[in-house]
Amino acid sequence: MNKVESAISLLRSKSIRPSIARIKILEYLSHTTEHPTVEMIHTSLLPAIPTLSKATVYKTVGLLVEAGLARLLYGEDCEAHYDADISDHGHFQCTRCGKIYDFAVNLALLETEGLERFAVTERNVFFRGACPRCLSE
Amino acid sequence: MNKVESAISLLRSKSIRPSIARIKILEYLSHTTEHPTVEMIHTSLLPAIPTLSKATVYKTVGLLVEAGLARLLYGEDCEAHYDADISDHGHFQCTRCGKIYDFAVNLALLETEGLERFAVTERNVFFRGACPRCLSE
DNA sequence: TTATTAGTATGTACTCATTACAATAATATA
DNA sequence: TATATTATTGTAATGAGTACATACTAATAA
Ligand SMILES: [Mn+2]
Ligand SMILES: [Mn+2]
Ligand SMILES: [Zn+2]
Ligand SMILES: [Zn+2]
Repeated sequence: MNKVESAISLLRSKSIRPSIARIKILEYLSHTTEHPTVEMIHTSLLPAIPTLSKATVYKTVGLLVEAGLARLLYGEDCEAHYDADISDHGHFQCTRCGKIYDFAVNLALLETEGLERFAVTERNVFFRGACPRCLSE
Repeated sequence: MNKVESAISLLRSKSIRPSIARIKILEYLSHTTEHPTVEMIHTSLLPAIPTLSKATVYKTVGLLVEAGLARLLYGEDCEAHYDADISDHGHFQCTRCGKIYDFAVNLALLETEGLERFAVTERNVFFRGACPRCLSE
């Protein structure tokens, strides 16, 4: 199964009609580690889909998050970043360059207390600091 | 040492001149579990300080965060929430009512991989889901 | 005390991400 | 085909946050 088919079947599995915009946006999210913003997604796809509007990007990423095909992160700048990697992993944002990095984290080992009567649907681990690249400058 | 003295000495310890606005804002943050936004802080303190402007609240909470006297959380709505409890603890935001709750978490047990060359200065654990109150409706 | 200065607070205008909405285009169904 | 439904677009509005110039306050010096 190639990239496009994979995106299409993912969308179909969530009963989302696989339009060009949706396929391309999901594909783009699936093949980047950048955790892009709406602005970045729009800019990146505009050459391929010249008619793509930001409104569509906003709507589509909202749809993907709601369907569980992507996750939403808020960075330092209070801008929404999107990530098609929905597996358990932590995020590190560099306070100097703003880049968001993935890291492995064992959430199963995390002991919490006080959430007995809560229905937890989403677990985020978000670290901040300086990345190696910025540290070496 | 009473509330006011405590806020004053906290500010002094960070070389921040304890003006009325700063004392009241820090005090308010220290005695609420609400994780208020700038809007909420401003509304709550306006009766006591009728001349308090939002610009001052923005500036002051920024100052407090920079000094390490408060922490900044981004909720679902991409609005900044402030918390004077700077001890290690996790946050849970209810996706229905928007309320942010504290919970105990043992961050020391959290195993991470891939951050060896990063300088981590801030660790956040952020969960989402439904709170007991919303679940019982 | 008054004058000078630095630090603090205020109001306003602005930026910009996000949302709302109505109009248009595309797609599915009959 | 015609008709209904869904998707996309452009634009206007919203609202959090920032920038900045002005006004105010408090500390220090003369
Ligand atoms: Mn990620
Ligand atoms: Mn808290
Ligand atoms: Zn960096
Ligand atoms: Zn709730």
